[in-house]
Amino acid sequence: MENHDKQDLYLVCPYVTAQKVVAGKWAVVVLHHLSGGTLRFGQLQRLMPGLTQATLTKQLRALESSGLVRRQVYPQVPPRVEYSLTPIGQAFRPVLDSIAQWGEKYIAYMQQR
Amino acid sequence: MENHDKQDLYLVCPYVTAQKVVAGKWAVVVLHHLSGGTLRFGQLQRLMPGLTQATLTKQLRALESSGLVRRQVYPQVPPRVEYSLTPIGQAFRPVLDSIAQWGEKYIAYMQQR
DNA sequence: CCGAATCCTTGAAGATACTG
DNA sequence: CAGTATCTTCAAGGATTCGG
Repeated sequence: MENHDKQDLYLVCPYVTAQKVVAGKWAVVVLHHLSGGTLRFGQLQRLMPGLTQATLTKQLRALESSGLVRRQVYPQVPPRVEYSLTPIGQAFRPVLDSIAQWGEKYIAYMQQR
Repeated sequence: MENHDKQDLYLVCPYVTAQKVVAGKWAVVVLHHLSGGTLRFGQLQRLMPGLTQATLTKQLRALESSGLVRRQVYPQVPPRVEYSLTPIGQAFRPVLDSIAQWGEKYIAYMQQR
């Protein structure tokens, strides 16, 4: 997910770019929760039962390296790590909102069949 | 991608729902192109060099079974197959728009570093 | 022209166990 | 508390070939 030559459309087509960033299965859910404000690792985990620590860590690292999430470590015992959205991560909120709206519509539409 | 029990959040959390529908690597790009109007298979393919026939077919079938895309076959020789957005597929346009806007922002942001 | 049918490779996702 | 470190699995993505 790091190496991009001229052949792929990363950093050319915005849809491809977004696809890559949000590719992770839990990416949008994480971004949604973080759009409500800074959260600790454990808080995020409790908000999303269904993924393991390892999976959540990987997803957060991916979002961090994409530049959407900031990871702040407080050198304490016990450890304390806080996650929050960067400015470009905050800019993703309109996408989250429209996804939520469409998702509701889609759920309703699917249930009435 | 068909079987959903109560344990996953499909048809519960709109973000998870959207994630599943748009999971395919080319899903949003296809939806984007179709949002401009009906297109034949070959036209779609020409718009997206970089994926093979087989891959495009699979992606289109996935979107069709999700209910976002309609597939219309004209029994001719040579064959003619047209793809278009269903109503719920049309409803996805706001998401596409916000994705495009954010994607542009992200690309600009990444290039200036 | 628009696929279907195979086979293959890759890597994301998760389960599990251990640690500063 | 917030991770690492492995191992396994499973299906998406793609290459290739064939067909109506």
